[in-house]
Amino acid sequence: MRVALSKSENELLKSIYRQGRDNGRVHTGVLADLLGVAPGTITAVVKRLAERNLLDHNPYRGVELTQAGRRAAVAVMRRHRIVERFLSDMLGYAWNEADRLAGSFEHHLPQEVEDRLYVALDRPASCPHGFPIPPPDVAEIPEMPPLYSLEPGDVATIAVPGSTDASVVEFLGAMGLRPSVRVEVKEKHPFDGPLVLEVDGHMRTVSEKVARQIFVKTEELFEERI
Amino acid sequence: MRVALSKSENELLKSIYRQGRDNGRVHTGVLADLLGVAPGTITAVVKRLAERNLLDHNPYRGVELTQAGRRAAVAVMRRHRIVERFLSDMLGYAWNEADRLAGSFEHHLPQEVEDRLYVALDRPASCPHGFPIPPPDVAEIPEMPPLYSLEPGDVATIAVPGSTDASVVEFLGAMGLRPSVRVEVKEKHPFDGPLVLEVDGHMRTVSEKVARQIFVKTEELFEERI
DNA sequence: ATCTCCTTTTTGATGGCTCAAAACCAGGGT
DNA sequence: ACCCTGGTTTTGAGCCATCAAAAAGGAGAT
Ligand SMILES: [Mn+2]
Ligand SMILES: [Mn+2]
Ligand SMILES: [Mn+2]
Ligand SMILES: [Mn+2]
Repeated sequence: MRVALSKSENELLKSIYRQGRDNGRVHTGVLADLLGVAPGTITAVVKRLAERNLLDHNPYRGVELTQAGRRAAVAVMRRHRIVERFLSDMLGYAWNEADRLAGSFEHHLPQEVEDRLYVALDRPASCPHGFPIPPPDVAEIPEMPPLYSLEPGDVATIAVPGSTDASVVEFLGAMGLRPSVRVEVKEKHPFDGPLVLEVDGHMRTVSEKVARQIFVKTEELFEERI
Repeated sequence: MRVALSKSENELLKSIYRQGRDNGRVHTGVLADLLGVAPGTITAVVKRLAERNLLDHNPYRGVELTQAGRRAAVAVMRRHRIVERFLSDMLGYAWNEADRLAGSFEHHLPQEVEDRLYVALDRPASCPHGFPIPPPDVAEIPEMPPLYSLEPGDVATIAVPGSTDASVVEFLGAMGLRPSVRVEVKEKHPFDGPLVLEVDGHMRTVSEKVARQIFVKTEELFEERI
């Protein structure tokens, strides 16, 4: 990995990593949709990344990150989350704005500065959304299951989606579903019904749709990081 | 000025601004040397900037910034100095490292973040080197004469060069010539001889060569900013 | 008025980023 | 087995950044 990866290469790695966690193989089409660019653009970037052995490209049937590719992708996510933390902790941005603003300039931050920033921020364990900041040089980030996958009795810590519009933010705020908040599942209604949660001493009901877009750190995972 | 200027365009504007303060017209050759690129590269960038009416290009005889060009150049310098302040105040970098590290990622910082950073840094009046941070949208920065232009009896505030190697930093430190330090010129030896200064209660002698690379904010300029 | 030399611009390449449209192919349907 | 079709890759194009080398121009010297 001689010369630094470009912005598009970084963003593509990130998307493939996220998309490929369960699937394994990821199709270029979904990446084009995800990143909002033309299909041919993805193919071009994929070729460069394959050249660098960060992924395997099976023409017409998808791509898959190599070990080195996963490491690079996780490094991008780490950097993104550190920059978000900077934006929220030092500049006072709300968590829904941090993601948007980190987006572009994170890719031009020298590694050296990233490292100092991490220390200056007091080695934060998670980004403003509640997602973990991985250690440097690892190839995996612990899986965060959706809130909806929990069962009654389960206790977990909330992580909310990165870029969200104001109305969603307001709704989540009203429910007390802020990053890093502890929740306990009280009831789960059948047939994709809503979830009843205890949040901060209050009983809250959230639809299946919402509960699929919120992610959680379960007790076991929580213990692991102590 | 629809779309944002690129890194090379920004750096070129900055160089032309500095070079053209007295000269007026700046030759592409000196810009090529200054930025360490091939002459043809400058011509290419110059053409784009001329297209945007940020400068006038007189083929074969030089370029000159327009009013809009000077405003853009000063904006670049403002941003650079704010980022330097961030690196020194928030991340603890020494002033000779701040310039180097600001260099690349400053050009990708969203305006919005620059503004917040400025506020978070408590609206600093100068960069870590002692150069003033201009207000937004002005087309000029007050001229900082070299220390060597002062006469015995003059009092001024020091600004030190941005990127300097460790030995120079060490020497200046030993002389007490740190950014924002007050000095009084005691003697000026004839025939380009050295300068004798009072710095922090100590008498210091600096060569003409050094005194030409250090810049000062004189009393009048100092009063202006109060 | 010419010539010569040094500087500047132009040209031709390469590589990144991106798009629209054309060519291509894998897998499902017939 | 064959064909369709929709997704994928290629192609052709434009913009930015940059270089080396060729062409062009300015300005002083003859
Ligand atoms: Mn990004
Ligand atoms: Mn985040
Ligand atoms: Mn710069
Ligand atoms: Mn500075």
